[in-house]
Amino acid sequence: MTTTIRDIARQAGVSITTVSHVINKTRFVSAELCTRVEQAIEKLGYQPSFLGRGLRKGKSNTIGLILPDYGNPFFLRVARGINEQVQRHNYSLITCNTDEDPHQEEFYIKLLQQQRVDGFVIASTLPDNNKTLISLTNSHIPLVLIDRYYKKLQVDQVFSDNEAGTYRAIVYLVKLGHKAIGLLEGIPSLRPIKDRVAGYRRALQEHGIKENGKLIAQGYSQIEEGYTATEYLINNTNITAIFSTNNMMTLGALRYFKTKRIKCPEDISLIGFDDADWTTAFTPSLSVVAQQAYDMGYRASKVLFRAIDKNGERPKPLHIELDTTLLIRESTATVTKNPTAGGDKAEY
Amino acid sequence: MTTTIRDIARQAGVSITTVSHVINKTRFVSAELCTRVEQAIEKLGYQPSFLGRGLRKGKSNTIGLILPDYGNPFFLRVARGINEQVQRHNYSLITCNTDEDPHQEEFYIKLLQQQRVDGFVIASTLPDNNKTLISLTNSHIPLVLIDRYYKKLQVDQVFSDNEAGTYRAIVYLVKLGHKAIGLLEGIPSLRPIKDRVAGYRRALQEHGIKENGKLIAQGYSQIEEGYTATEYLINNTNITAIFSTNNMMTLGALRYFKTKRIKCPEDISLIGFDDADWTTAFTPSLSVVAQQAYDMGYRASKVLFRAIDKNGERPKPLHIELDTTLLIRESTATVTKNPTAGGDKAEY
DNA sequence: GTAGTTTAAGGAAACGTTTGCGCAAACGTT
DNA sequence: AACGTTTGCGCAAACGTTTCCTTAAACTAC
Repeated sequence: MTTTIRDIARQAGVSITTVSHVINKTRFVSAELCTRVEQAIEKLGYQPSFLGRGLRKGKSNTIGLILPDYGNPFFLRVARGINEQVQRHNYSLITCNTDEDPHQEEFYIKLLQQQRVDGFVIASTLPDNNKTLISLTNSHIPLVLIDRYYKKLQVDQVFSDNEAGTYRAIVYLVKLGHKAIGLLEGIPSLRPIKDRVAGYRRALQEHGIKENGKLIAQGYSQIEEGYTATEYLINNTNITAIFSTNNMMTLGALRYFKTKRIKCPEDISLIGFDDADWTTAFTPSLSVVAQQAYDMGYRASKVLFRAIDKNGERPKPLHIELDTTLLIRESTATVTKNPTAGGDKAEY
Repeated sequence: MTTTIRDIARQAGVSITTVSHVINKTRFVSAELCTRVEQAIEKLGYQPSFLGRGLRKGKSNTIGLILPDYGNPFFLRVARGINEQVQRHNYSLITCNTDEDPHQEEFYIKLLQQQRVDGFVIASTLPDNNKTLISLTNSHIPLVLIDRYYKKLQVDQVFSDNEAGTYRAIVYLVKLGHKAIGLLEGIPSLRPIKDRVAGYRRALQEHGIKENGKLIAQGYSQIEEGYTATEYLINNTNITAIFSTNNMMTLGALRYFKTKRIKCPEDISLIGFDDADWTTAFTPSLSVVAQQAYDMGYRASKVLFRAIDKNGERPKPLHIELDTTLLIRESTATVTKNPTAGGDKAEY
């Protein structure tokens, strides 16, 4: 069917050993045989099989990437960062999307194990006591966790400083005069969301603002959820600003603003998490806490290949925390008027 | 190292043949041996190697997806559609991003061939006389081309009716009273762009509007290019509407509008190609020609697996053309005033 | 000229599966 | 009781590589 190394050997009149060595430059072969082999390869259009090679060498030249939501541009940028390294190493990247479903994730982990990927990069939605995750951690195969930090796990990890990023953003809002700041909370079980909420809390606390649980509206990190959460906040509290912990929910908030003709930033200020292509095209352009998405992927894959290359050794796991930057654009302004929204009046 | 089928056989006290048959349910095995094998698998945490299996069966359980730009949400939706089928078949998907670079694409095709993928889905940026593409076409390995139609190639293809979709949009603008309609043209060598331009031309022609080449501004299908192309159109022509042939360029136009405080649709109407998450959150919400992105992927992968399953046979290639729908939202309005933009006044 | 050493290249095993073939035991038929 | 058929399972080859080991030839040194 497809041409194999044996065909090349026959065509070039050499042994398959020699062909292999020519291809991989793994030992000296005389100039003449070299050219004979190369010509044969060219003539027959031979492509070495990664299956055969992989079986023999015990590696597949493939790494597995598991993402929770590749509708989210953040993860796309991460993927780009990873891809840079992957391509440089002549590896292939298998990307899987779990839609934040733990079962999907376990399914994919198993699938990729069967594919004998040489390494994993995972933005996991699994809890830190998950059996599959732990056993993967303990297996010999290199693994880098990204975006979602697991304190307890002894694995390489790359993630953003979500707490500090959020803290800065909230402080900024406070300095603008906002006292009732709503929070769009994404999937609450996720570490980054927890940290962002923590940053929000700390900022309020340190600036003498009593926290009010009613100002925190949950949603499942999707557009629709952002919409309804915003609706809830605006109808039931007297907030003057909203901080969104998640890309997609930010879009939901904007959609709500638009539908109800709420002016941003005049009526409500808004800061989102994660930058995206459209944030500067919006009116108002969006103030956001930007993550180093590409870098997260890039550094994760660097670390991964380091682990792959030093096969066997197990240096101390790296925990890399990336800074975020607060990008002030047009969606944030000083408080101009007293809030007029109805509903529950909280005391501040 | 990792546990193999042999370990299971030993543990269960059976032959590896039996283990294999139990795993694949490929011939009858007595209940007792079945459970013994299953228990052994459970106990040792065995995962069959796709490398071994692939080598033996001559297939990798993997399909390759090559996309030109996965910063573009359109292709992401396509990928989701493909993924549905891939997962259902217990396959893995290797996704590659070429950034519209033909060399990258050839590189990836070769890489995936080495990976012995069982099928390709490609949104190609290669010309139809490209050697690699043609040889891939002629090889035995199933291939479905998407998004970009190649008349000459005898391969399964799934794509949108770009001409008709654009035609409808332009006619709609004309009916609103627009006569000077600018076009943001993406990469002009691409089939879909050509077809969209053709639809634009036909619409104008059929409605008695002389075409003016100056109203067509090219760009490389990225945001910045959309920005400068829009800038050009507005400074040098007296257009009252813009049709953008591309997602990313649409964002560029919006960014320009925003920067220069151009009101949409009052000053300029705008219709984009492809829908996206943010189109309805914008003010104004965006009128677009929407493609069936998910379906494109879904149907492409259906066709692909059909070809994979009927190994060998070569039925007549399918050319599936998907309808587009014109979504009228807020960014389009009737012409209210005479254009005031300066520069070159074209005659119509 | 002989023995030791280097050099260039080939033989064959191994990686982890699947599967055609074969075999012994159990069964059915007369 | 003899014979053919079915049933349940194992042996071993094969898939396409890489790599250890071997070998034959060509040197080198005396």
